[in-house]
Amino acid sequence: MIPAMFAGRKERLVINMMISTKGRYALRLLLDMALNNTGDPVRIKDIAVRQDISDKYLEQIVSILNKAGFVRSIRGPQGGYLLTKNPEQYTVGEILRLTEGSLAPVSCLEDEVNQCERQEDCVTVILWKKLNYAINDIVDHTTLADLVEWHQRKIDNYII
Amino acid sequence: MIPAMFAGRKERLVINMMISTKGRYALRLLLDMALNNTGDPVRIKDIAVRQDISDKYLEQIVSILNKAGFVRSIRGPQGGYLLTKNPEQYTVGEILRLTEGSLAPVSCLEDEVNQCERQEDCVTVILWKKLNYAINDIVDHTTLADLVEWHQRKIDNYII
DNA sequence: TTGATATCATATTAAATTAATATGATATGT
DNA sequence: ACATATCATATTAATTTAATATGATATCAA
Repeated sequence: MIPAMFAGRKERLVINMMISTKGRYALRLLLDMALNNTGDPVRIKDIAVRQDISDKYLEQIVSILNKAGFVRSIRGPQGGYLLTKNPEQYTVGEILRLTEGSLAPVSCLEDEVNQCERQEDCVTVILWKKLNYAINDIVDHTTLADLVEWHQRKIDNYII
Repeated sequence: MIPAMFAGRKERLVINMMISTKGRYALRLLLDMALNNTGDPVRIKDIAVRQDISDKYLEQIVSILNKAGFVRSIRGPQGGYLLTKNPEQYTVGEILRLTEGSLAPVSCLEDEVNQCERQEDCVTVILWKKLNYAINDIVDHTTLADLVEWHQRKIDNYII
């Protein structure tokens, strides 16, 4: 009997615009660093406890941020990580794009490699472009400083 | 030796807001039916050829649309599917939500079951709500008739 | 100089999802 | 009766996700 010929995938696997833990944890990690910024390096272990996230998983994520220059690392005891910029200089868009890979709702919007052959006929792409524009408009105009401010406002509301 | 204790996942798997083939094919299927509407039932086999999609996979997708009442089926020879509404009565939002399951960028926005315990501290949820609103605003104000119109305009541009 | 501490690096894993293919049953018009 | 189409469900390979596991490397402090 001829063995089953499965999974000859025509469509590339979707890159996933939905925000996964990687992107969400990256945001919370940087927000935590901004909120707990005393000038001294912040340890991953402390962030992990405060945010209730696996420290080993956070290490992987902070490694991405480090390589991209979003944070600076100091090794050894009393070491940890420091923000390299002011909170208002980090956009949510660049953080999410770095950790998520892409935010496009369909892969054909990402680059030329992913463009399909039906581009001429395709009208749904107009819809995807609209979604893409709206999503980017929000994430590129929201900064880490906004998250800090929202947090502060929330705390104030509890006190009042 | 104690067997490895892996994958005790705390975070629910992401429902995926990125548009997968299921949602994209559903849109193209309904658009194809709208464009090729002569009053006679449209066969899946013909749509599959025109859209270059596996007919068996399309059957699965049209089955969802059928159960939801978005199309009506006629069995046997000369059978096929018919739209049950006018194109302007189908929003892209309801089509995508039906086939994709959800369009929320994070699962905690979907329903009460998915809400996490850190809701009080969580400020990133403000960001997710903004994204959610923007996405819904677009998909709920785009109808199948819009896709038909965009298609027609594209065809006209080629002729002129 | 010797630890303790923290970052750095990579391998492994279970569960879930995706995008189909496979197989066949059922209804219906000619 | 028979071809044609929908209907229903099982199976599959590839990939992704969300971690855990293991250990190396750098550095401060005693």
